[in-house]
Amino acid sequence: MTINKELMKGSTVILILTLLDRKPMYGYEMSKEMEKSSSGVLTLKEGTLYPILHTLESDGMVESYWSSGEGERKRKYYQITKKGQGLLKEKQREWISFRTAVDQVLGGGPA
Amino acid sequence: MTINKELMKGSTVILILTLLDRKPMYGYEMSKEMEKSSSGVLTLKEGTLYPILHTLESDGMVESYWSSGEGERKRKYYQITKKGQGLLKEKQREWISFRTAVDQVLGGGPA
DNA sequence: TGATTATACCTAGATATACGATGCATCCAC
DNA sequence: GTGGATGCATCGTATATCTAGGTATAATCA
Repeated sequence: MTINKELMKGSTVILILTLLDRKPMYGYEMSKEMEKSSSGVLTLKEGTLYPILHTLESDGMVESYWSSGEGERKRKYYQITKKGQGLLKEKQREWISFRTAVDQVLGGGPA
Repeated sequence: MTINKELMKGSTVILILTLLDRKPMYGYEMSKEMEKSSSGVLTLKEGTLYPILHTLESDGMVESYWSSGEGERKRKYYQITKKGQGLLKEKQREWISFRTAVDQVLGGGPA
């Protein structure tokens, strides 16, 4: 089951920051992890992911470095910064507020 | 408090249909009611609302009629159709699924 | 009476965002 | 050595929403 993509808008950033708040990850990994973490409901396409990562990096929300493990294939890891954690907290509050409001309207019942 | 507008995308249709599922309403009324129903968190701008209503109408999800009360100002009322109620049910399921998935990712904790 | 405000409808253009398509390179299994 | 999975990335397109504006009527108040 895949969600109407429009619903995803506005929530991708918080989802990405949440993944990175657990541990540094590389893009491809994040894409797979998102699907796993959400039981296959949410997908994070690469065409969506990379532009957002680059924006977050230029805004100082995440930092990146290339992996240097010997014999390993090169991977670009992203990790969240202090500033990014602040943004995450803010977005978490926003999500709760939004979710609550929608549920409130949906559950309002006949007037 | 106003929500990041991007979060709204994808959920406006379900919110509009929900309001109309309670009773027929006119545009301006819906705009005000949305704010009230969500405790001021969600706003439904007219520039957003009317195009959506027109689309829903041409898709047979809602029907409209002009009010004819004597001495009353003219208002265009919208009411939900059977087909619209079907769409609403579908979108409700979708919302639950989406909300659950996001909460699941956010609440995942450190890996 | 005249001016201001709230109500009530609507459209056009700008903007934002996600996705599909695509490209390139590396690594592993057969 | 070929194919498929991995891994990074960009570009064009589609679509939803907002800002800003336009029109008109009713109510309120000086």
